[in-house]
Order: sequence, then structure tokens, then C-alpha cells
Amino acid sequence: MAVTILVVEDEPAIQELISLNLKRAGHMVLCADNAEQAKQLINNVLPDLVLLDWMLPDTTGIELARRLRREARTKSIPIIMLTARVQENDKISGLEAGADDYITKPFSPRELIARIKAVLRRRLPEMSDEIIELGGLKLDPTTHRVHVYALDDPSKTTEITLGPTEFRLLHYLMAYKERVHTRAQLLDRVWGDHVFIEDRTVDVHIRRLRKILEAVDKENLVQTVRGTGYRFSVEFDEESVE
Amino acid sequence: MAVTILVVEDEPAIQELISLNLKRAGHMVLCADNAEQAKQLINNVLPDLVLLDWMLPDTTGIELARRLRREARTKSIPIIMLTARVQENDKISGLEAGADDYITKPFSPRELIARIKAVLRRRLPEMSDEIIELGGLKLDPTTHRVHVYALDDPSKTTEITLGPTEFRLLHYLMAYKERVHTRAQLLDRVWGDHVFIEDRTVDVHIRRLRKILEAVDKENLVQTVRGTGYRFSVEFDEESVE
DNA sequence: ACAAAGCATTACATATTTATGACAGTCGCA
DNA sequence: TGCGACTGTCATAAATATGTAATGCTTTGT
Repeated sequence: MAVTILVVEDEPAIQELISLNLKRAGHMVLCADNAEQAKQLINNVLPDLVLLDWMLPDTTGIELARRLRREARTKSIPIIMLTARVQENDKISGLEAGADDYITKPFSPRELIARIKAVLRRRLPEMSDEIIELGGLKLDPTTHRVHVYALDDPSKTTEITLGPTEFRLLHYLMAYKERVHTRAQLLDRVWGDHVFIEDRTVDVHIRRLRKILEAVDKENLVQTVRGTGYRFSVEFDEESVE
Repeated sequence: MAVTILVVEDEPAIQELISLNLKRAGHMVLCADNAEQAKQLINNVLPDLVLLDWMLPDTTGIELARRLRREARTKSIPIIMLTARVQENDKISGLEAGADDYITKPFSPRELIARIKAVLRRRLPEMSDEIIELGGLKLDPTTHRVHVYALDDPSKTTEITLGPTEFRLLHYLMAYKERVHTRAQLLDRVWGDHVFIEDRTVDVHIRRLRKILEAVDKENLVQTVRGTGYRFSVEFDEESVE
């Protein structure tokens, strides 16, 4: 998946090293030398993950981490701390400040990539490339395919074709199944940050998604929660109260 | 395929033995007596695989492995460790340092070749010179030939001619079939690292490839995934939903 | 039952993404 | 040097996706 990673690191050599490795692993990389620059970058593009050096020239990394955690827009971005020292303290204060993981220099690229994957899996399931299988739908991010089958007869499957937005929407809803999402949340996380799109547009895409699902007898998976938003659910609640 | 292998081994006899066998198996061989020499060689020519002795005079093999893994340019090169001892420890620390496999001396040439093949297959499928046969296409990297036949009648085959780029592109797509590749990924892995070429150029080469495939009734193999990239697939998804 | 609010559905103009054909520069080789 | 094969880029056409607004339906509260 196209994951955007912000690297905040003042040492150019390390910054370059990390950047190269992340790019090779297929990520989009943004680099900042200090906290100030990082903030500006984040203002423009919301990264999916932040790699943050503990020791920064102006503000300490922890301070930046705190700030990121405080603001709504950046609250849910996973943070991995980079630390040169092996002090146990750093680990603790870093994790307290809201870091999701930490990694001590020197580290192998392999380890870095592995940590990133782990954090993404934990914090942003829709970013990890794992196959999601729910309620007779099987969505595979790597092949970009969605297969459908009847729950009582999984033997024969059909493939359905979704537009890019519908695909991302379904992926997101499935990754966070059973949870209700407001339109604003969906716009933020499926469309992306900073989009200035009508809330109602979400309805239309939900509609398009549903239309395709209806054609393969999966009408109840995408549900409306009146007054709130939408939800992907495999639990029946149609004729609950009659 | 022309696989370049770097052998890092201080004992001349063993170095010679390995070198001979690899050459016989059709590989390009580079030899280094120590880590320092190895680094210089790598500076000039990027090998496709490294055979690395555990015990080296100056730096230990593991140290070199770590360094190779650390640097972007060498990060993805598969490493096979050679070790004289049978200690279980060696295996573990070698693999930790990023070796892909290890082999204990003494070993038979046959085993060595087999391991190399296995590692290449695992790490860089498009490097292993195995014949790939998919959806009525048979691509042979060693002879650089592509044969086509109808799936319902494999008896008579036609040969098609591809330009160098189209060949590599097809090879790559077939080696990683069913997976969607963004244009950026294709540029990185088919054209090579760091090329500065327009994304759209990929489209043109896909077009050229398709044109040739169309001429032999293989139009659906190279598929477009709108908003993402391209994929080689043998699965039907044309008239999936009616 | 009625009005208001929230959601579904459809149609459509526009924007975005791909496909395609043409062209010019490069490189190897005769 | 000249020819031919190969590449990368562009312009344009074609395909398809997207956001919005208008309209009709449901639910909710009174």
C-alpha cells in the first residue's frame, strides 16, 4: 500500500539512509530536519506514520510527539521513536509521550521495515496489505481484488469490480468492521486529509458500493446508522425489532 | 539469467573450488579474500548474490553482512553464509544479521548450487533463470525466448519476439503474477533503481507488450487496475458480474 | 398526522486516468 | 556513415470515475 512516512531526523546521513530504505520498500517519504519543519510538512500532507528522532536541535522529539498526540488531526498517526541511546528512560518517556514503538540506533533496515509493518498492522489495519475476509467477502490489497461467495457455500466465488474510491472505502470499512464511521471520518481516512468535499458525497459512494454488493446478494453488509454514519457489519440486525 | 555472485572467502582453495563450480553453473563470479576487498568490489559492480564466509581475517563475515544490509544500495542483495562450524549459534546470528540462508562446510557443489537457486527463487524470482509458464505463455530467461500456445491445445506453439524492455517487463510481471504494481514500482524494479523516467512511459511499454500479446490472442493477461497500476493475471474477471 | 431532518437515488457535467499513435533521439552494428 | 531497432516523451482520444445538486423516501418528534 502507498504509505506516506515522515522522517524527522537532523543527521543528514541517517535521514538519507532511512529515506532510501523506505523508498525501496515502496513507501512515500517526507523528510524534516527539525520539529518546526516537520510541523509545516504535516500541515500540507498528513503522513500515515512518523519516524521521530529523540534528539532534535530545536524542540525535543518527545515534545513534538506530544503535540502530534494533542491535535485532533494528527492524533491517530502512529509514531516510532528513533533513539541513539539505550537508556531505559528514553523508552519509557517516549512511550509515555505517545510513541507506538521505538527503535535504537544503530538498526538494520530490515528491522526498521519490520517495525513499521507491525505498527501499521496494529494502528492502521487498512494500510497493511493483509487479506481481509468477512461475511463472504474476500478483499486482497496486493492483487487489488474482491471475491464474493455465499456463506453457506464458499466453494464458488465471483469477482466484483470496484472503482478506486469504492475499493478504498470498502477496504477501510472492512478493516474497521462493526465500527460506525461518521462521514467526516470517512472523508478524512478514505479520501485523505484536507479534502474539501461535501459530506453528502459519502452517501453517493456508499450507494455505489452497495449497488455492486447488492448484485451479488450482499446487501446487509454496509449498514446505515442513522444520525451517525455507516458501518460494515456481518452481524444481522435487520429484523431485530419488529 | 546472468547472475553475478560475489564470493567472500579467505581460503584460496575453497575460493577456487566454489568459483569453478559457480562458473560451471553459468554464473558470473567475483572473488574477494576479505571484507575490505569485498566492499571495493561491490562499489564497482553490484552483485546479485553474496556468498560470505563466516570467518574472515579482518572483519567477521557477520559484520560485513550487517553493513550490506544497512546500506540502501546493497540492502536487497541475498546473502548466503558459509560456515565451517556446525554450531547452532552460527546459524542464528548469521540469519539475524540478514543472511538469507547458510551452508556448512564441507558442502557439495550440488548443494551449493541448489541453495543459490532456492534463495534466488525466494528473494528475486525474476533473477532466477527458471522458466515461467503461465496462461499459455512460456518465458525462458536463459534462452531469452517467449513461446505462446493456446491453453486448450498446448501442442503447437508460436514464438514471439520482444524488445529488451518488454521482455524484462513481462518477465517481472510474470514472476510476480496477480500482484498489482504501481508505475513507480515497475520503474524501480524493471528499469532499475533511481531512473528518472516519466511514470507515463510505463504505459507505453505496457502498450507495446500488449500489442504483441494481442497478436497471439493473449489480450487479457496484462490487466490495468485503474488508479493503481498493472498486473499480470491468469484469472478471468471480464464478465464476472452481470 | 405533519413537518423537519436525515438518508437514498438518480442524473449529469466535469475531472481524472489510460490508451494510442506519432515523433525524435540513441545505440549498436554492418 | 547509414540503417534499423529501441526508447522515452508528448499530444490527443477514449474510457471511467467523481462530486454535486435535485428529488423522492423514511424516520423522528410533536
